[in-house]
Amino acid sequence: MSGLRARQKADRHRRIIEAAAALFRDAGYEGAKIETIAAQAEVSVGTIYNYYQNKGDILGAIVSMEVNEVLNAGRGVVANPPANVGDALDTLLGIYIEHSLHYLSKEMWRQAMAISTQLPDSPFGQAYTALDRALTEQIRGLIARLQALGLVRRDIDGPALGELIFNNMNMMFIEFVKREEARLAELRTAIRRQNRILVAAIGV
Amino acid sequence: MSGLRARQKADRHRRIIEAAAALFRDAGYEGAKIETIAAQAEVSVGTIYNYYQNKGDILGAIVSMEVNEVLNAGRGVVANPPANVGDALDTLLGIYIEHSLHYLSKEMWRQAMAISTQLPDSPFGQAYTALDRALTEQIRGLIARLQALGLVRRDIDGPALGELIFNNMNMMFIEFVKREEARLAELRTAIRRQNRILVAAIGV
DNA sequence: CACAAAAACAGAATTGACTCAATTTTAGAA
DNA sequence: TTCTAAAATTGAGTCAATTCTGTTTTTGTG
Repeated sequence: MSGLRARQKADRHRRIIEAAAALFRDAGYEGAKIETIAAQAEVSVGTIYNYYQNKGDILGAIVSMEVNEVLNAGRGVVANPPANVGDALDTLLGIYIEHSLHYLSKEMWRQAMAISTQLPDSPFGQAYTALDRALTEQIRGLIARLQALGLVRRDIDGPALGELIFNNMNMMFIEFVKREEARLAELRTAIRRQNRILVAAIGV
Repeated sequence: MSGLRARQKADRHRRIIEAAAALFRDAGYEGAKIETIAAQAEVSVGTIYNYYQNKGDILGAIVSMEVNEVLNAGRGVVANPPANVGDALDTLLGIYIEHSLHYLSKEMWRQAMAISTQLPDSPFGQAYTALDRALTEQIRGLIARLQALGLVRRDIDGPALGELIFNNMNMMFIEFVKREEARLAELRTAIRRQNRILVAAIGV
């Protein structure tokens, strides 16, 4: 039950993702027709639907790769945070934000977010929720680390704080991708300004 | 340039919205076909598109009504807030949350949110952003009021705080409508828990 | 190697949102 | 009242995602 069939399957998966990623970039998500993706990937339309439940799930696979890279990059910061609450937060969230447009355009993000709320139970919808949770957990991990290091008060509700910080960042990021002219630097500045309130409240 | 034509126009608007609202409720947003809405409203498909740019804008009109009611209800709290920071916030956000499922189902909210990120420049996309901003401003108004009453420290960055509180609530609400089994009471409790951190930090 | 069942594929058919050219209705002037 | 331009309506047609059904390929077995 492996061998040729499995190899072909993996290969087709790869070809579909590569074709879709290229087309989403060039023509935008809406502009990329399934028929075109199929042609580019040298499979039929039906086959694409055999591999992915719908167009959104193809985008979802691409988004997942990107977010996983971001999570990876974040691990380093949590393991070895700057010795200052404000900087520690800024560094971690900075990594998230700066990595966010590497492979995905704002339009792709908008579509991905839209689909994840529209179809929360589709494979991608669930995967996206899991990614959000993983990011939240990473921020919580940082808070816990800072508490252990004696940089954040022990009596602070760490999990609630982590979620609060993530939610705020995420919402700001949503606003950011909605405005094509918004710049990454502005986004970081705005988030830093909001977090300043928290930093003042939670430091020892 | 008024009289009959204007009357018919208003009447058709009303009929379309009523038909759509009923169908969205019964069959869900996706399940409600434009053709069916048209038949129910006794207009043709083309006429619907003469009144609304797309299906999302019809939903948008309904969402706007709901959010405007919420904003109205909130005004009373801002004018006369409970004399305690935690209660004041809880009362205002409580009003938002408790009113939220009056006319709209979770599915309708999901669709509305999805459309507003997917098409931020469509009439509804812009309207939705404006509503979010109005809610943020109302929360900021409450903060300012509490500062004026001496219940919140004057050196707190009020606007940033207001946005932080709104963003967190909004993100929690998004998660809430994504999970069909989530209850309003849980949502309120979770938000209260997060806001407790802020309340402790900003009180005089 | 031959064969039957299972898995995967192909692409034509379906479906539903949205468009557009033709037709009808209204407003206002003569 | 009659006529004409502007405004609005209509519904058949277009387009692209998704589904469906028949065909082909792969696998494991005798």
